[in-house]
Amino acid sequence: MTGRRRVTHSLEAVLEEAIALLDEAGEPALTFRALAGRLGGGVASIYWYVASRDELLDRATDEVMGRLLEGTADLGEGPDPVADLRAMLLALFEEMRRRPWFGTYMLRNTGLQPNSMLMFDRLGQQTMRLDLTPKQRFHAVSSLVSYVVGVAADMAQPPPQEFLDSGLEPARFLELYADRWRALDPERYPFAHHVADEFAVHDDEDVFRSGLDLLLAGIRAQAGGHGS
Amino acid sequence: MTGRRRVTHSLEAVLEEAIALLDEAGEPALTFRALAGRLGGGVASIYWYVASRDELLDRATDEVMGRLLEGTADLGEGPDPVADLRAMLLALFEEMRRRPWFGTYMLRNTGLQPNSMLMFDRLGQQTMRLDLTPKQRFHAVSSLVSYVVGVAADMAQPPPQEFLDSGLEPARFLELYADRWRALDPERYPFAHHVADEFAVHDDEDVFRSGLDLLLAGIRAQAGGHGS
DNA sequence: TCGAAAGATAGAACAGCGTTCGATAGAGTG
DNA sequence: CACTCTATCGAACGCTGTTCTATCTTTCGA
Repeated sequence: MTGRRRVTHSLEAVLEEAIALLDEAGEPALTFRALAGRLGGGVASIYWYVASRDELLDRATDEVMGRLLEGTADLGEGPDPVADLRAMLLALFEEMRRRPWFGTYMLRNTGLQPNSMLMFDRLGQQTMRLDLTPKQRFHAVSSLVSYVVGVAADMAQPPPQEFLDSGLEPARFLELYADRWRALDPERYPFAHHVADEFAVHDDEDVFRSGLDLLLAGIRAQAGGHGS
Repeated sequence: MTGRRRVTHSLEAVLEEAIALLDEAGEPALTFRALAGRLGGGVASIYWYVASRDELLDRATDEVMGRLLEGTADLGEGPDPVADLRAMLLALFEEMRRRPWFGTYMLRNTGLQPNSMLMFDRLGQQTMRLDLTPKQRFHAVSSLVSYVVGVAADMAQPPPQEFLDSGLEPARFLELYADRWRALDPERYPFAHHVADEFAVHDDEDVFRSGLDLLLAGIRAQAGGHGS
């Protein structure tokens, strides 16, 4: 009848709380002490389930990737493999937007991430429905993944401190950033001036989709342009 | 005539030594204490030149980017803007291969990196020679940069510990990695099996070039396919 | 030539981090 | 009851970025 002096954990609970921590305050916020505090236990207990912080991050990202795979399990049976590829990668983008920390650690193929490997494979399976050589397929998927990761890294950048301080809404802050481009020397930075207006109103998803469609168009052309 | 009790530094010397440290042992090796040791002085002295570790990394990357810009200053005047774009991005890739730490911190547009902005602009200037809308140009450059960054993030991954321990040469280790793909369940990972042979002999630069050419082909098509 | 101010260096300490060690509580089993 | 195995946790270690404060060195005007 004496109240529990000790807390009991589980790998699931640890990952759950780790993901929550990452979602709330980003990757640097995931510390063993913060996590232990949330779990109501001691720091060293976490090491029973996980060998290091790196492994914790690996397992957390793979957990998220697993959920994403479940949520998009229906994709991959459409008539147009390129359209399926597009849908999968857009889902990946959406998740990265929801969880900026996810993108950065996604590609760490440490062997401890079976679900990341599975996502890679599912993308590849779509290219197997296209008239390409194995080499072309490998290059295509690698390029798509690299592109996604690059966008992810971009979006994972925390907003600068001045933004957090200003309390401005994102759109307004973007405008302010564009002004900074317009203030640059036009001789040295002609392109910055040329696209400042565009930059001021751009939408991340638009930009992502446009690059993605460039890649997919190239892949489709390689495959002989079958399909729409 | 009394020997100097104090060491004198300079921002140049600090960055020089920081870059050397990064080159030799990667990003985690850049600590204030290691840097101070190399400079033969105290830790706190570095803070006279740099406000934080982040700023140090920013300045180091920007320094490298500056040298890269100098080294490729001749690019941008060729007859084919797409070919110039390609050459610039290949130079960027080469630098990332030489300095894995460079890629990861390249895109941090913190405002403290004028040379990164200049590189961005020089890429954009090439698109201004193409028949595109400003929006298309902005998207094109953004996509290209994202792609480069994604590849960079991939290559910045340190080789796993087992590789360092094994003492195997890279090619042999790649083969060993491919074997691991081949050991996966063929039902679940058909693509991994399909491209395992390709993966075993792949060259990073090949893969990079192939994705890059997909993007550039798409951009050229948007511009109406002028040029070769 | 002096002295004050400015520029630059550095020792020591602080808080926080990942990680390890050793002790120990609790559950299951004979 | 005692023994064993799993799981938990307090305390410490070494490392990190960062700050505080003292002090040396140079500059420059009076």
